[in-house]
Amino acid sequence: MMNTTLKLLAQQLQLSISTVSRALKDHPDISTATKEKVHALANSLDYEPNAYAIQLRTQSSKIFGVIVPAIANLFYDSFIAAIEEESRKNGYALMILQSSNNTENELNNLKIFRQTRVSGVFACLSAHTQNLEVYEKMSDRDIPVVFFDIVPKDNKYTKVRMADERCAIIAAEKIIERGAKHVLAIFGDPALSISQKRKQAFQQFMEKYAPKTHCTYVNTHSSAEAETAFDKHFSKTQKFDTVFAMTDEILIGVMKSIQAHNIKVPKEIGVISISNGFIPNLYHPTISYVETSGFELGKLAFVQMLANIKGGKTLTELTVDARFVEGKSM
Amino acid sequence: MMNTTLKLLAQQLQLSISTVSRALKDHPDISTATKEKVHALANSLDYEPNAYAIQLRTQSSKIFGVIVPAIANLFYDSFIAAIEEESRKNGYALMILQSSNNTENELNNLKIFRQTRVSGVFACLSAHTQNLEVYEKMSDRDIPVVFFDIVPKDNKYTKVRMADERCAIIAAEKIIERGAKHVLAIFGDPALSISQKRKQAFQQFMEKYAPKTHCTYVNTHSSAEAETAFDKHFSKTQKFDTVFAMTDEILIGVMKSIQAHNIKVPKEIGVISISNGFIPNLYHPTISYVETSGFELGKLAFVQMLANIKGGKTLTELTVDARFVEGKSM
DNA sequence: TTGATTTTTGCAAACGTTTGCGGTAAATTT
DNA sequence: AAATTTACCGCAAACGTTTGCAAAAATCAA
Repeated sequence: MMNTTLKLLAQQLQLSISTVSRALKDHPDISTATKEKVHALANSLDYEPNAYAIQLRTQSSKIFGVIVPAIANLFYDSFIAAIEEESRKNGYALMILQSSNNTENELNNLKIFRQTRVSGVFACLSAHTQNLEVYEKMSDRDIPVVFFDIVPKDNKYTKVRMADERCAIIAAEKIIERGAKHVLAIFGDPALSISQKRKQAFQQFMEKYAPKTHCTYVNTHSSAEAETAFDKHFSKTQKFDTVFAMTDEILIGVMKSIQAHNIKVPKEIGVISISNGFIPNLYHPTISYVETSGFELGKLAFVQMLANIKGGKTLTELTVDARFVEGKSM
Repeated sequence: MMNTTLKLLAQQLQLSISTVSRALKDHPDISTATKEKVHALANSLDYEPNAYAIQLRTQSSKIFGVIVPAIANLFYDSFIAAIEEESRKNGYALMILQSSNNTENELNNLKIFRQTRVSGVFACLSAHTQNLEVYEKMSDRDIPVVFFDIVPKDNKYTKVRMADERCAIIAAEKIIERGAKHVLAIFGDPALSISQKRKQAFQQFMEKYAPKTHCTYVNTHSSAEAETAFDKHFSKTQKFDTVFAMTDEILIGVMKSIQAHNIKVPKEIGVISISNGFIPNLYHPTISYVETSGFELGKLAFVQMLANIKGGKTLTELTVDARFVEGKSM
């Protein structure tokens, strides 16, 4: 079935294409009478403007690109949910591509975005992406990029991220409040800046405010690794009274080991993690955690994007603060 | 900065636009020499075809639309991951919109898809969507629709879904194998056809092949409800030796209660669920489950979509089979 | 009535591609 | 040497919009 176009409407109404076009968007030049006629026919014929023709003519697409390492991730899910909501409100649609933490995919995705002439892109760097040339290329084409979560170090980019250090510090505070004596703190991939930041902040804080507390630091790359790490350290003579998990992944490993050994939480061991909240609430007792809300991050990223689009460049790094959510595990 | 276009390349090379266009796509009419020249310049100038112009000219967009109730859902995540992978391989991109189980959003999303002139849409109906007119509108515009997971009853649509009855039956088989005497079977929202199907299949199978086994059937609407339901039924004099959870949500509630009462799995109670596998593996011991792979469903949906695009209409309902994944909970 | 405004409409170019068709020059055949 | 084929290449229209500018129609002032 043919699509209704301006031309078709114009023919049926014995009007010019331009008049129809203007009538449809309430241009003051057009008389009320014709406007009504045009709208009526457009409705009855189910006219829908061809987005591609519009973009070709106006050079702007009303689509945002989003690059995430993985869609199947609770944190990014909530981030996406947030920008999706905002986008809809503002008449934009979203094109979501995943990099699978692979730099090559990341490049391909960016290419698609350029070809689609997206109005902007929200990008979370792949874990080991170093070369940011591609992103320069986007800026060259006047496509604003807002980095989120995993962001480049360079200050010339617009970025929003969680207050990583604050997260770790809040966790440390709570651990100190609890009067912990022996802490096992498990962090993620040591190559990632997020691991480094959190670990450094945590360690510094503990050393400064609770020098007597004995802390053991471990880095792991996966849930399974975290499980065995916890196993190993816990079974030694040296028992821990508190464990800190830097991510959901780590928490999952830790909890498996805890369940396996039927260790009582919080009596025998206190547990605290950094999370968006889904995983900690899967357990009984529920795990206390420092909340990092992908949702809020998304909202923040969106206002940055809009600012970028409207008022030229805004080169700032914004962080969304963290807060402690009390569970029953401490 | 100006975008490189065919025109620009043509000018610089003193060639016609058509020649450049053909050279770029290896048309046999063009000599190797010119092809090389064109490619060289195109590369150095970072030429990227304008997708909108192409779509306007060719009337095909190389974008698929996807409607899911929620992105933040493990099942849909894996579904999306699958079609994303296939799409990439086939030169398509994905536009993902969520309905939040709200019919109005669903309509809006469809509208965006029509405006974007997507090549096809993958749609999962909102829980209570009854009116399928909008989808007819898509077909009118020759945009194929492949329904997945939650699909319309009418047979004139193309649909792929899990073998819901089979899932339930496989679970029942395993429960019988275990020699269960008292089973608590918890299902989801009784208004949803998926709950009805699974429950009916389960019940019939149990009554036929293990009439002596005593089964208690419960419907719940949330994780919390499942938790209290399990609590209530378990604390009665009548103890259960096996519990069946129809969804991840239900399993989560059940497991919280199990942990709270420190019930030993599988010694005191056997646990089995239907899931895509993430949640069951969060626990120790890992939970046995009947796998419903969103990933496989995605793959299947994609071949259906391609078939639809290439060879006209294929009005079939395909189901992906389920399989049992052995955990340590039975 | 006539000229000057104001209101309403239409013309035509442009956005960047693709593609059928026609054209020229070189290569091949007779 | 003429006729035919082959290898390359360009012209121009079309896709559906938007928009500056000109033109026509209606209204007004004198």
